[in-house]
Amino acid sequence: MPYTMREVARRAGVSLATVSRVLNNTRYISEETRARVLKVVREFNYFKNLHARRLATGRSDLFGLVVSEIANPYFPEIIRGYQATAWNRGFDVLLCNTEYDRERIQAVMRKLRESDVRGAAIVTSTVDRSMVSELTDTGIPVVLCNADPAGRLVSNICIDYGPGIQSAIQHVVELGHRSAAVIAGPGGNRTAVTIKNALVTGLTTRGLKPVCVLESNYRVDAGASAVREVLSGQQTPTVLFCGNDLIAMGAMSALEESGVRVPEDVSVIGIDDIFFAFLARPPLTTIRVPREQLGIKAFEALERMLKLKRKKGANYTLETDLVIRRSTAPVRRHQLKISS
Amino acid sequence: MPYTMREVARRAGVSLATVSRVLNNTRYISEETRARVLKVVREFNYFKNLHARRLATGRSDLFGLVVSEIANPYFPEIIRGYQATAWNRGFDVLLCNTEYDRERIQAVMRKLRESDVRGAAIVTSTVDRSMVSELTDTGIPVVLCNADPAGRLVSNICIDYGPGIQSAIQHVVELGHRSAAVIAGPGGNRTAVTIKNALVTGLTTRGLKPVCVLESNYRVDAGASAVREVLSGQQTPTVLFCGNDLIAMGAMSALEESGVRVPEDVSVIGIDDIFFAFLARPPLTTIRVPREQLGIKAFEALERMLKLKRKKGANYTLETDLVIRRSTAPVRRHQLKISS
DNA sequence: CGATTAGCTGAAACCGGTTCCAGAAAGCGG
DNA sequence: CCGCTTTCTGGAACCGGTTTCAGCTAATCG
Repeated sequence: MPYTMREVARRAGVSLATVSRVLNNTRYISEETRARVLKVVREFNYFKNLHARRLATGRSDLFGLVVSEIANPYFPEIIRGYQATAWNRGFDVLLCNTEYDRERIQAVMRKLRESDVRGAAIVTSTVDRSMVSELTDTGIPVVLCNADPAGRLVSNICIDYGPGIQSAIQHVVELGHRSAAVIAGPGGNRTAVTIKNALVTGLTTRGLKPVCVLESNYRVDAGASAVREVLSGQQTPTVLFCGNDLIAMGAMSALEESGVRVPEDVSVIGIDDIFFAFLARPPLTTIRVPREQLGIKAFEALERMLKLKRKKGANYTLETDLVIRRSTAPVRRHQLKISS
Repeated sequence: MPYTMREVARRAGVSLATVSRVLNNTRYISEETRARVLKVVREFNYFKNLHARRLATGRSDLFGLVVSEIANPYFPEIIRGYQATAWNRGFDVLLCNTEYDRERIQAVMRKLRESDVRGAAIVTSTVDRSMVSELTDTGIPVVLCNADPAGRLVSNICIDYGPGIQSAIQHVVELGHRSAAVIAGPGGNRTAVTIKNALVTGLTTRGLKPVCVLESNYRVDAGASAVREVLSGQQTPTVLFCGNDLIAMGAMSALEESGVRVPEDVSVIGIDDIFFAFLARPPLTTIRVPREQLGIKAFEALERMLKLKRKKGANYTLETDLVIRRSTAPVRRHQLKISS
């Protein structure tokens, strides 16, 4: 039972409206009244009720952020970038996770609408265009990732994997590799498919047509089991491109357990450059995605749409680059023999 | 400009109150009316405004969760446990991060009050008892970690590091280690101090009095620099106890870079069992803290306090245990010689 | 058959703020 | 000294729901 504005007003001997004006720094308040009100506010340790405020103003100072799973190390930097930018501008963030579940996505969209968010950034590919119409239909601007094209009320932040992938391929070519394999992310995932295609065509045009292309989910254990499949194939590749760092780390574990050394026998390259990539053994060579930047840009994209009369969305691009660590090395001289 | 309840009512030819009752499943609504209202609701794709609802009911269906930093891998599982439990009960969670900043903590406390949360779990040691009085003074129940004793409106979840530490010491004794060092967390942190003391006294009573006890922040790089200090000491230990897994992983990197092999030359033990512990090279032996459980328990503790008339808090305990992986091994035979 | 009760619905007060509008007091130019 | 503007304050409507209270109809009971 906190104090209400009414009580503050009564105690300070002024009207409700005056208190509101003092607290919001609206013009036309005498220094004396202001002081008297503020004194009572401090005395009561009074704060405005956010819900009442939101209802009264009709604006919610809330922005939504949708990720698939908090425990996934891809997201923390995005969240931080987004949240920090929002706080700086005086806004709050409503964080939602889909848990990769369809029903849950529905629930999240509803939650965002109910909460009357001003806009929402959806940085997981588990949500596609069709699912956000519930938001845009109500006039809530949305920003997605890797989901061209932009349109009314929907902006798009495109991560351009091209530069990173080109550098990576260049890198392994220079190391003398002639035989590659790809363990991509799940086939149902927009971003994963984009990456896979970029990887395969990139490798092919450089004469490194992959000896095998696998799909996997984004979990570590999946990376491991995919590796076993790769190793059981006809040709064992000398370099392994993985759809993300988690797969790569799982792959490295599995390789090591099979007696294959990284990078002496097989080089491994990941994507994302998650926090733990540099702590992996060996430290992982990976294609860096500027995720904190992504969070910041996502928020700014929403702000921009809100300012525009026509609410027209835009396309933004984020460049990737290659971070060379120690999971890649010159190709080994002799054919790998697996001990089993 | 979403539809309001008023418009739904008008369209369905019923009163405002009736719509509310249909949507809340209150008694005394004829099937026919209910159907008519629901039809309009679907047609309009209508949802209640959460802020209005919260204001009207005076209850906020919101619970706060305060962590220090989202990017810290200690927290994800806690968040997930807490959030999942809250969702299951029909509640929302407001996630706040302190960023280790004093002013920011103030701001967070204020935010929690303004948002009228029903309760708040504070799972970072950067916030101490005195800072939560702002919440408890307003009648908001709070649960803390490792901050005895409980009291009115404040419960406490105590992580009992004892069992885990005992097992860990037992483990290294069995491996033949006779010389240990400790790299603890920051001296200003309740939990870090608790752990350090438990570690030092535990080791001492087993005749393994640490040759050196360092403090460090919880970051990876700090673990690395602490290691250099350990190595430069008179006696180099054969086993290294670290205040958390991040320190341990930083330490392992630094050790390897100095040409010291883990676990052949030095064994390393962490605390927490974060997600990446098993992916470290070598996989990290660590004292597991049941963090998802912690999140769940924290929420339940709040629920319990809210039910009680006297709002009396309680103490809860969470046990730890040892997870043996490959960063610990029998003590080496010969004195380690550092190549530098 | 009249009175009571159960089932259903609407009017209106209320939650805690914001903001429009009007009015009072003070300052100023003519 | 009058009228106009500027500065300051209060009253009241409003945001979008929930909930109390009362009223009306049809069913049940004595």
